[in-house]
Amino acid sequence: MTGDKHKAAKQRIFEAALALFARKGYAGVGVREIAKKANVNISMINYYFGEKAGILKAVINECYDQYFKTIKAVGDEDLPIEEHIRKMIRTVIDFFRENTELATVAFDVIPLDIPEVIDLKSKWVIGIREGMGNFRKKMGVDARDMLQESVGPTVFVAAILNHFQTKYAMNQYSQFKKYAALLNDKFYERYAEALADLFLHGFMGRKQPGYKEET
Amino acid sequence: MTGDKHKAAKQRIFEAALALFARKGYAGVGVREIAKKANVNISMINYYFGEKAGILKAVINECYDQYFKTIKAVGDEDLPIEEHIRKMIRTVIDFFRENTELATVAFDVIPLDIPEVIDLKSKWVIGIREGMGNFRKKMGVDARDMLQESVGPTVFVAAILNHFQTKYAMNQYSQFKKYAALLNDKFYERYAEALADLFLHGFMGRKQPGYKEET
Amino acid sequence: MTGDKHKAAKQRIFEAALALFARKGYAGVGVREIAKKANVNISMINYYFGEKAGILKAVINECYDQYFKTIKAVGDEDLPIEEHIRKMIRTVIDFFRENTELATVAFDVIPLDIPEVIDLKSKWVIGIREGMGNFRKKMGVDARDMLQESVGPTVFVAAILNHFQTKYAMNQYSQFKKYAALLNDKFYERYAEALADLFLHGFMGRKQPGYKEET
Amino acid sequence: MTGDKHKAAKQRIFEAALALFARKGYAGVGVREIAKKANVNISMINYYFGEKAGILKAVINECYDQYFKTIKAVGDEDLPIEEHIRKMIRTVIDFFRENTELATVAFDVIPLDIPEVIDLKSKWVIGIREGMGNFRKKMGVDARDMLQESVGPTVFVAAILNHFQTKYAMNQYSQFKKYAALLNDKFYERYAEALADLFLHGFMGRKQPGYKEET
DNA sequence: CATGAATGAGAATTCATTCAT
DNA sequence: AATGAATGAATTCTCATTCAT
Repeated sequence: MTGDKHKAAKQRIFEAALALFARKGYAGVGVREIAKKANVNISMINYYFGEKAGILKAVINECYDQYFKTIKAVGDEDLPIEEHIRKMIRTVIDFFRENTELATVAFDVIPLDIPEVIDLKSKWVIGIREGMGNFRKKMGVDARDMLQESVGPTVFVAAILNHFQTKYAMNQYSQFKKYAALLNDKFYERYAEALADLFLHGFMGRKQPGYKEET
Repeated sequence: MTGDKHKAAKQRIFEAALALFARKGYAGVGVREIAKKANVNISMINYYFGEKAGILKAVINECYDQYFKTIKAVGDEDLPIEEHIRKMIRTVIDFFRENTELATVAFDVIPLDIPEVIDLKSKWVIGIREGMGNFRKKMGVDARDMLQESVGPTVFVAAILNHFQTKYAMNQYSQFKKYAALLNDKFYERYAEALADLFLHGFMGRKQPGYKEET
Repeated sequence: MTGDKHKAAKQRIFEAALALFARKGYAGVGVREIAKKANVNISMINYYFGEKAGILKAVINECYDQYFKTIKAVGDEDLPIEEHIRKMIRTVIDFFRENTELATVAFDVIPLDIPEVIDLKSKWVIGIREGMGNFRKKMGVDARDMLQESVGPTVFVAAILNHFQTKYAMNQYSQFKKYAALLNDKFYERYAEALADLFLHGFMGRKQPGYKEET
Repeated sequence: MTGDKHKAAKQRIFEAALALFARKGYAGVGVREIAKKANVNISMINYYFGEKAGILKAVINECYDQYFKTIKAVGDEDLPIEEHIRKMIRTVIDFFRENTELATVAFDVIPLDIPEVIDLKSKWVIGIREGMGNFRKKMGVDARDMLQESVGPTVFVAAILNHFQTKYAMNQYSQFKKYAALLNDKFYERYAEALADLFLHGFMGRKQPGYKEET
């Protein structure tokens, strides 16, 4: 039985790189740093991933697969629209919560001009349109219409992504860690509810945000 | 009188770097590349900005000053809440529209771990809390409460930022430029209105997004 | 019976390396490239040849054995001098024709400073003096006398080597392949004759070079 | 007055690289080795030549310019054919003698498959056809006809190149240096004469090779 | 203000080889 | 006989920065 120490080198590289990319950005991380953190010889990176960008490709692909699989499953369900939106918001929150690094790296990198991953972008664009395909249709949003798109599901996805980026950044700094530590299951139940309320009924129609952390 | 061609070297460096940072990320750009684009000798960068990070600091400070000045001015106005929110959304949209590169670079870089820039972060955090200070108060949002914050003004700011990142990325690729080209004054009037509607009254209470570009 | 597909791994390595060395030079080829072309695992190279230079040694030795065996057999024959020279030229041409890669690699590498192969050089030098020993004697050429040597058999060997290097290079480039394709049996009959004429009776005394390829 | 020590760094790099390429072949030499021999910082190589292959390009171009300029000047002269050939042979010998390293490197590298210098090859091919254009015409040699070409001027050029390669290699090994040391002006006068005799009138018609070194 | 040479550390990648299986 | 993981040195090239002019 291979213990933690013997976790396949490839996997250790992947995880080390993921954490570093999330914290410093793809270009801000060197292969030596990754190798050191993963506790492997530098050459192993090229051995397993061909090139540095190979790790990034793996990250993007992994995120893509997880994200769209998750989204599509929910998007294809047959629910009353309000319930459907609530469930989608909960799902997206859960996804980002469980895959914070994967998602921040992938989402941050997509708009950048990194030649080695240029071809993965089209995969995303297509995925975005298809992944929430039925869901958007039900909401009456045409992804090709920038106006509809910009006030559609994109809004809550952007908000959620922003929340987790902030949270992740807070965790890097000791002075803020305490705040991030409060973000437990309970918090996310209420967050999902509050965000859904906001998205569905607007700021004027929302319930009072009466959540207080239990200390 | 110095024409466009003779724009001060410092300014040319700043603008070249800004464009490159926006496209490739801070760490993905080298000083040589900046110098080449700015059409100056490499040494000029250190002469004017001390070090590469000096340009980034200038970018962040410039964005900070512009953004919070703008936000604060609107945030301090005395308007009925709904009107106030509408105006804030319009203002943020205008700001991002006029300062897309400045804003994307600054906002993208803030959560990253870039030691040279670490001290500017507290400035931001404080600015965020103060800049929309009165405005948040009026909305009943306590920035220290992550839940309230996460379903407060942050939501539309994140959405707007996301919109302009997408737009900027589209402009990099010829196949998408045509879509970005449709985003004119008229579009942004309607976008501001639609986003405010969404934020104020929610998806269930919004007007139908019947906008079509005039071709 | 092992078919072409199952040709022994060692042989496949040898042939792959030979082709690559001929095209890119010894130092310009890596073991991975050889292993890939030979369709074997990299480790097999060290298994069979000990080190990369082991392949080169094998190449040189093989060429040496073939070349000097061939040359010596002809050199030792007892023929009238003119006929003897003609036969030698035909033989050298045939040898280079049948062993173009082997010969170009070995001949190209001999003057280079490659430590691993240094001891094979003396073998060559001795071979050169002995291989055409009787032949040179009959021609009145003392190999230790650089002048006699430089206007002796060396001349036609150099010319022939040059011809096949050129031909080999032509075959690498599609635009020239058509020329190389004309070099058939008939051509080489005439080439041997013309070169022998030139060497024996000189440019002023040669027959008119009226050869035209039969298309 | 800039002394030998201050010879421009670029020139020192060029010369160091040239000597090393001649001895070990292009691919067999590393940039560190060049930098060390040239007594410059490694980065200077890229600063001045862009990439390692940049030095090789410079070498090839320099050889090309020198060689074809020299050849063309002689080839265009109007002399009786025999005298013309003799002069050409003397010229080629002089050229190789004065530019042994430049020429061996360039001539050795041309047939190899080195992508970075692929475009310089066509320059050579054209140069070869034009450089001796008139000269070949006078000799009745059509460079496109491989037979004529292979028994034309190519023969003595190959022989001369071979002579200087051998000489250069001898100079690398102390045991042979003494032979190379005998190759003085006098030797080359006789060599040119003997080679011209051979090329013009053939081995059967040559004068007796009565040269003996004066010790 | 401006240049271009120079530096040394660091970038990513490839090298030939070894080893355990 | 064969595999593929692993190693560490060496590869070429780029980095941001400095300095003398």
